[in-house]
Amino acid sequence: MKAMAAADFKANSEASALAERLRALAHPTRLRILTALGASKTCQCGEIVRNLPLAQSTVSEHLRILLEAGLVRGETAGARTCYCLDRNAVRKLAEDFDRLLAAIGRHEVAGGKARRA
Amino acid sequence: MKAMAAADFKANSEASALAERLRALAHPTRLRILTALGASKTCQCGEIVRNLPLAQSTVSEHLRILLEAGLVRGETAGARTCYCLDRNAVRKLAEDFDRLLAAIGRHEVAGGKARRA
DNA sequence: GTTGATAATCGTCTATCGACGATGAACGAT
DNA sequence: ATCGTTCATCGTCGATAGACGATTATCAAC
Repeated sequence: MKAMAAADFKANSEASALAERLRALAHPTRLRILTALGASKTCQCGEIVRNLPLAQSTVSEHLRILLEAGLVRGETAGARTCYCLDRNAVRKLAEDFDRLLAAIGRHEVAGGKARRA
Repeated sequence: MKAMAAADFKANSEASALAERLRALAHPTRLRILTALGASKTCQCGEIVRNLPLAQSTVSEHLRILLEAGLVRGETAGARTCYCLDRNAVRKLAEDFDRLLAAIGRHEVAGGKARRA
């Protein structure tokens, strides 16, 4: 698992990869969409649109961003598209994020593992 | 701990608060700065600047964003400012993030707790 | 084949981001 | 009192984000 924190400081690619996925999450609307997708069978895009004070095109755009971030999968069946959460991707993001925060805060928790890994 | 996911779908303020802090993290440079701050006694701004291919003003701006997000604290002593990680804030962010992801993915892990809380 | 519904895409507009150089403020050293 | 250092702030610039309406494509229903 990498080496030292000093090395992490130099490693740009790793930080970029994580930052990119975080950026997909860092928007209230997208957080709400993810929550909605995780909560129900609400795979329909229109259903999401109906629950948000946003235009259809705007929601579609947010869904595209979540798609490109790999957090959501979409199956287009005819005119309608069914979106669903990629739970593996969400879990992987959670793990990577935890690992980063553990690396950042590892001086407090003492050991080399920290939190949950 | 709130109520149902359907309620979360409606709750904008909560999503906004988390999204705001995530946005502070969602930049490769800021991730690197945080890593550097967590790794060493590198509280000096100039030290960070010297390790990044960016102008001093740019780094200062990133530090300001991290400050406003509450992830970093800065003590100005004379001409130089000593930045250090707010480890409590980092941990709190990690917890909130975990809680969100648990809420999103709770259908897979069965129960109502999930992950680690 | 029309019509209606759904959703992606396009073009546009504004606001914000990210980077920079220049400047200014605060301090230590001489 | 004057430098040199350190850092924040300001103004500028180009690029991107986010929202919207309009348009287009695909399909079901009729």
